[in-house]
Amino acid sequence: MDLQNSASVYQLPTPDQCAAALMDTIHPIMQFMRTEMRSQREASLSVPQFRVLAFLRRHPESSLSEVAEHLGVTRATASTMVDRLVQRGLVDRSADPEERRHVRLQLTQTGSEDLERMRQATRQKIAKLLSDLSPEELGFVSQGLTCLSQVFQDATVSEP
Amino acid sequence: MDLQNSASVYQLPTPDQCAAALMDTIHPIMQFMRTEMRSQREASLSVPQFRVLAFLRRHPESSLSEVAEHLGVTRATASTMVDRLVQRGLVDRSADPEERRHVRLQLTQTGSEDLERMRQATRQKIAKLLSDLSPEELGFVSQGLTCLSQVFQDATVSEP
DNA sequence: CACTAACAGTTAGTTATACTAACTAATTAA
DNA sequence: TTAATTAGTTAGTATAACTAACTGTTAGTG
Repeated sequence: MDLQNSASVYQLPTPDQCAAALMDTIHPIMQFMRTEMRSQREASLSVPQFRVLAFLRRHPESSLSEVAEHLGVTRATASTMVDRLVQRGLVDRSADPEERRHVRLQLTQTGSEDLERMRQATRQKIAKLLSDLSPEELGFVSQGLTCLSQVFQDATVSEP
Repeated sequence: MDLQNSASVYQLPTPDQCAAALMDTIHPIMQFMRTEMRSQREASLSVPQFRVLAFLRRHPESSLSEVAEHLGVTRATASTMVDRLVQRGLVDRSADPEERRHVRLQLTQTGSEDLERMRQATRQKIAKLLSDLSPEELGFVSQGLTCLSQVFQDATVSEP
């Protein structure tokens, strides 16, 4: 088959082997991202904080519950996290006049800028590491990630 | 090229694109693993706890500093974490008679069993998700992970 | 219409992770 | 032998996460 030609001799992996590889590989990647985000001079963010801001960038005017659901945490946790971001001036929290139970969350100017700086800095650091790979290897990474992305999309939410 | 044949029409990605994909994809995966490990009936473990046990499985008789370095945390953090695992009866901590500054850490019987149960349960849950993929897709995942593993191996440790 | 359900958000209290700083004890180097 | 380095612990702080208990707000039902 083409697959074996294009990547030298290569034994097709079982789902179990892939799972094991994933469990081993994911930690150093997380570690790297965490360290990068924490080490930014100004605007150091934790990974969860980054995720809140990134979600609000893609979904402006979100409610707290929407943030909580996306992060996979309780509303209590999201509330506290958002509170810190509001205090740091990165997020604006206001009452929704339509549904007064809801709060409307959106990035402030600062929040938007800090997020973008962080996103680019982290992406570039990772990209620099990845530039050691050959074009073919980059292709594998890209396609592998696409598959994983599909598989894990809504995997966690499913169980009640 | 073979690459384009074997995966239909596919534009080669830049390192930057791969980095962006990685940043997006890694969170749902982590989420899933965290939820799985936390939801085990008996022997619920956090991800960091799991990593400590997994390291001690591969490196018995390790010192605290070795654990700390592998996890990428300070000795203070490692000390506290190990302390909890000792209290839970999963890890045995004893003085090293050779070097009396060191402590010798190793899994207890319970720790070893709990770890193995957790490893297999989590791996199977992930494998089940991955079994939706075609053999070719599994190949991409596997090879992509291999590349990422190489790249991120010692990426974090480097900076002083 | 009133009363109850359900929903959204917050607060309090607890546990775990992680940090720095300050400390003790042990080993190595000057 | 004193000084410096190394290993580990402890104290104090911040963040993240949970459950449980609470206040409002909206929707449903008799």
